[in-house]
Amino acid sequence: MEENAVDSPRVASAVARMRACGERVTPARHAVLRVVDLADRADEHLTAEVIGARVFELAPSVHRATVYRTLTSLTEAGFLSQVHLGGASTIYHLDAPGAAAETDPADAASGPAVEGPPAAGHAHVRCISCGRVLDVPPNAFDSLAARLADGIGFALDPARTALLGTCRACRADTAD
Amino acid sequence: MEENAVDSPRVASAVARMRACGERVTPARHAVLRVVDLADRADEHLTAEVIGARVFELAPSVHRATVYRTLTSLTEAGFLSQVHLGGASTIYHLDAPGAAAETDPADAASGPAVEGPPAAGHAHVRCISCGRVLDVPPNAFDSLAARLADGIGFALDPARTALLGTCRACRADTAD
DNA sequence: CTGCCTGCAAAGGATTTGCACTCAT
DNA sequence: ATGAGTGCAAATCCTTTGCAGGCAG
Repeated sequence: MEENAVDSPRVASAVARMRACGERVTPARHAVLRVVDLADRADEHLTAEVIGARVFELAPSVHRATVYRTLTSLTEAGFLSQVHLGGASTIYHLDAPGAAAETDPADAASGPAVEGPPAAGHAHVRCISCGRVLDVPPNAFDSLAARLADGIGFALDPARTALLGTCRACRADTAD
Repeated sequence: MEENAVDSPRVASAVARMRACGERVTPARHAVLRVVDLADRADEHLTAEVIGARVFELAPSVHRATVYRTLTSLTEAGFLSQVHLGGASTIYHLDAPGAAAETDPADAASGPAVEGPPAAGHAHVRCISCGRVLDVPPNAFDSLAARLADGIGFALDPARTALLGTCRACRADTAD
């Protein structure tokens, strides 16, 4: 009864890892994974609310509340990651294998958590004007991260929050 | 009837500028300015909600709704600036003279709105672990800003949003 | 005096939660 | 079988808004 047939490799991988972790793979969770994966592929950045709406389209039997709970638990379990957009919204990404739980500092004993490269996950900036979210290669933050680490011992996590600014198009508009 | 006696220079300056702009200086607005200024001086970073609470302590006759409205209007008028913390909260700072309205692009006909230097306002980072908000000199973002401007034509505004990460103390804890 | 700002209270919308039930394992 | 995950609906949170009155200018 698994309609995995249409799953992208990413979703399939996430499902497999979930099972391996003892996380249950339910229709609701599956639907959430698919919606988020689809958005990722389309370079869309979806909020919990929108994910809820799409999941509802895809599987009307899945309740909104469940979507919220799923987003929370899958994020905590390391299968999704959330990015805070300046303002109020939070968007979700499907996490690639390899970089899992940073959420649970307790079991971090294997890898370089701070000095090492940010591994997976790109950063984002959002245009104040048009609201569009743009992807930024993580290494763009390297010098800033280094500076913060050096200066105040702060380990920056660039992938977690989007900075604000004005995109090229809107800049042209405003400049007039 | 002005109890300005205890006003810090910053508050006094803001009040003066407000009057000069034709903005009314009411007890409510005055209280908000004082609360925010006090927090600034104490390196505290207050959300609208907390500001509301403090204003209420200071002047119980001022209604919460008024605080929200005041924060909004004074921000738009350029006397306060808001910084989005990753998550959901927004904190407020008392703006120094010199840098005003970027919020209303419509009537921007007098000053350089986009190309100009970010002027006042430092940036922030917030610790995921302890929630503390740390100040960061704006120039720390310079190379990132340059990179974004150069690469995708994006005009970064580092002062508007706080990035997340882990502070030195919490890093020590986690590292164990 | 005029109109901006305020107080009040009620609306608003997104997210969360208690509970009993269902289904994945 | 067993409990994690779910559906439902109500509660909750912060914030916003309509309106009439008050005060700053």
